Amino acid sequence: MRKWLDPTEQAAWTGLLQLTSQLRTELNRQLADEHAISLTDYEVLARLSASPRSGLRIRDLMETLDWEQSRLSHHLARMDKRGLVSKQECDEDRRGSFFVLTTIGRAAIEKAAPSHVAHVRQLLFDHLTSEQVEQLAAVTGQALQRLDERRP
Amino acid sequence: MRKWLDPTEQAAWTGLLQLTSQLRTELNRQLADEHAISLTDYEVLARLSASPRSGLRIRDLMETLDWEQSRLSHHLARMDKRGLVSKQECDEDRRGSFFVLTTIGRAAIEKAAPSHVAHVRQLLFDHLTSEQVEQLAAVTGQALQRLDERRP
DNA sequence: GAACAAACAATGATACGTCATCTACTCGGC
DNA sequence: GCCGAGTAGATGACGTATCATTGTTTGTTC
Repeated sequence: MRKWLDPTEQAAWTGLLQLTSQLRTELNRQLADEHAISLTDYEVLARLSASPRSGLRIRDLMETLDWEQSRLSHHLARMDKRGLVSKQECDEDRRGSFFVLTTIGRAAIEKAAPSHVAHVRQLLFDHLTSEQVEQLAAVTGQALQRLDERRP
Repeated sequence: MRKWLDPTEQAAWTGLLQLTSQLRTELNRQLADEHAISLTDYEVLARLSASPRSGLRIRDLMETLDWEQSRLSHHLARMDKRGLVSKQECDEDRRGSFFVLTTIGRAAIEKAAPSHVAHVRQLLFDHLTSEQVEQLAAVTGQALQRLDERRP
């Protein structure tokens, strides 16, 4: 068992962390400046808008976003306060809560999406070959699958 | 110009974000449970311990960590309060502050490092071929370089 | 050497994330 | 029907991240 990471592993590790961090920071700023929402707001709004009734239960959002329940609960409360989403009673299960896009929330995601995607391209994909994109998808997918297998 | 990401790009994008997020979460928990420090604490302590005098200026830490100045200032203040680092006057520049590892801080990083590295291996590198590690290093390195070139 | 712009860092306000805990509801067995 | 175990979500406390602003000190220009 080697003690520390070899240079390539080290480069991969810090590269992974730094790249993601820089991309998140940059995209956050862009969304905040141009659309007054955060990257996490965007992610929530995107899932809601892609869902059949423009709304989802916290439980379902938790899975697709892979967030902690508490984080989601707090975040949705803040988004509700800002008028982006609206909390509804959940018919099938009275414990549940069902969050739907408001008109404002829908307008926000529809306005933000094109420029957001453009930024993602401009910051990342425009600099990579399609082979590299495939490698990235394969490596991250495989690693995530292994991580999932560890879960009880 | 395509409007949204194609499936491979989408997989690469969400893979990148989710993988990093899950790794950070898991490593955070392990460090908190086993060594009562966070991943960000670890990163700071690691830079300090690798530096010549076991200490660095905020300015220098900012560059190697790629953090905002304010974040670093707040974080170092909290670490100081916990006794992990100690703030010193900076001789060369009276505006500056120079943070050094305390005995406690040094003990913490030395105790944490081996198990932390083991966890990084166990969570990520053990599941990848050396070719995949090289791809990851190459892709992230290239993307980061392009991002740097955009900066004023 | 005085004036002023730029660099270094600290601070307060606010938003965010996590943990532990709490309440309300559902479901399965009896 | 009732009870206990488990599930859904909310909440308070605390640590963390970002922004805007401020206080110093440095360096440059005249």
